[in-house]
Amino acid sequence: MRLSRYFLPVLKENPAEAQIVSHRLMLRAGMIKQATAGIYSWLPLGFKVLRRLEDIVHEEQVRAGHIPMLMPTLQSADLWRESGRYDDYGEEMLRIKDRHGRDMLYGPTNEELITDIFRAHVGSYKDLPLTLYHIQWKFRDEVRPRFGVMRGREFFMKDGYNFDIDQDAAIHAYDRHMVSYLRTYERMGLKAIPMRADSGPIGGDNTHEFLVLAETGESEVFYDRAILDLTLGGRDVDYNDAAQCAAIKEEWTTPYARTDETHDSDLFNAIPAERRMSSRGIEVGQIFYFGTKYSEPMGATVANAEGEKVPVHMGSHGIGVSRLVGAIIEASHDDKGIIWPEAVTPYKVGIVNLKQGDAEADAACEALYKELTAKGLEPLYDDRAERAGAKFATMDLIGLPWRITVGPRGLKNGVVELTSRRSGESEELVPAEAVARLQGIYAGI
RNA sequence: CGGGCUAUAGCGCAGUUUGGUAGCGCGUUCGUCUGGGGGACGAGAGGUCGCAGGUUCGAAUCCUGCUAGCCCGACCA
Repeated sequence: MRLSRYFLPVLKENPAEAQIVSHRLMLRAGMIKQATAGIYSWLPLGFKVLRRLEDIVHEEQVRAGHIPMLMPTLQSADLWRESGRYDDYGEEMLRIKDRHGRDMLYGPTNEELITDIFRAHVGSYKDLPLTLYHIQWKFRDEVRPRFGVMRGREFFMKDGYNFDIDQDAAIHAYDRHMVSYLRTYERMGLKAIPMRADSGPIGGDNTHEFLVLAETGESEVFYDRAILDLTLGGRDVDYNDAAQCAAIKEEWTTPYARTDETHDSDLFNAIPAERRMSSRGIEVGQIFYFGTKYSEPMGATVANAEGEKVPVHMGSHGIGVSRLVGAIIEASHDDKGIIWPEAVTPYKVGIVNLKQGDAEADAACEALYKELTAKGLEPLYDDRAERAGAKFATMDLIGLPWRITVGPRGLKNGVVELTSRRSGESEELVPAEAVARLQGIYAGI
């Protein structure tokens, strides 16, 4: 993309409405624009990141054997009356009437809808296990939306639902989600810690929240430092192997890690003092096993091997995709702007032409642009007639992890500069080497 | 929902106390110079002063009502 042809309304000054760093940076980098309290338009750059995260979530869900679908945003109140949650959910549910006066709602979650789909079409244990998920906009009418997309009213979320014949099978599904979520966050360049959680209004006993450590997090968290050293790395996971999934869950849930809701100071103080950590965290996902809480009242049953109808065991699992955009920025920025991890960056590399209009600089940039594009290293080429400082400032703000700087000075020696946004370190390379270097960097991502 | 605050050009703000028909910085447009970290000079464009009503010869400014947004708290993927 050529910046002169793009839509990137960056702001030089901090908007008054934004208090926390990710909100400020998303506004300044031209990623979002507030439509009304807690509701945002996603401008091209922000949309690109959002889509990128969505893609990663999809890939990891499919890898775990889960099946994508799409349910609507608007739902009929009838199903929610069946589950009993129409009254329980309270003011956070946005309730609407259609022209016939029928009660509708903008879905804050989809347990009822998915259960309705399940009971209509699945009748036998032979159809299990089944895990369906979708990534869709949700709405919760927060009393006080804030922090930009981190706590908006409208948000984009992956929610998945597993259906299993018994508790053991459902726990396997729970563990599978645990592992797939760990992989998902790791791919995004995030350290997200599973913490024992409170089940809240959704209900159920077995639940973990995934938290990204950040000063601006809404929850206070306590954990054993040992958990920070855990990594899935390139581990080959067989999601059908219940024992392997359980072992990984065990590995990640053995070190103490809890939010203030479930914190137990006796257990915490049993950890060696030097490993006792407390900080703040942003919740970016949660997994639940809730048994037959919905299947029983809503009659979602299957015939077991003996021919008896039994309610299915279910769980639900969510990843806050739009919130993750903010969380990643909270965890990865400096005073100049955002620093995108390679896996989620909107463009893989920025090209800065230091002297737009200079025949050699222009030609070198054009050649690089074509070459990078051909190699799938999607570049953002700043071809505006701006001065160097302005171009650097824009690149730093929007946070592309790599920058190639092209100017007459370097071109005299046939070189361009490849700079890491994170470390600030630069290297002078001939253009072909710079491209090769980037290919290497992005090869495994 | 309790408490506090704000609303003036695309963004950040001054002007409101003491009423006289709106200003600064950034951005933006044009031109010239410049060209390795938000450059300089010159010339422009851009505002129903959140909305409605009232007081007044006259309202951004005073009064009443409303709306929207922000902050703290409670709450929360």
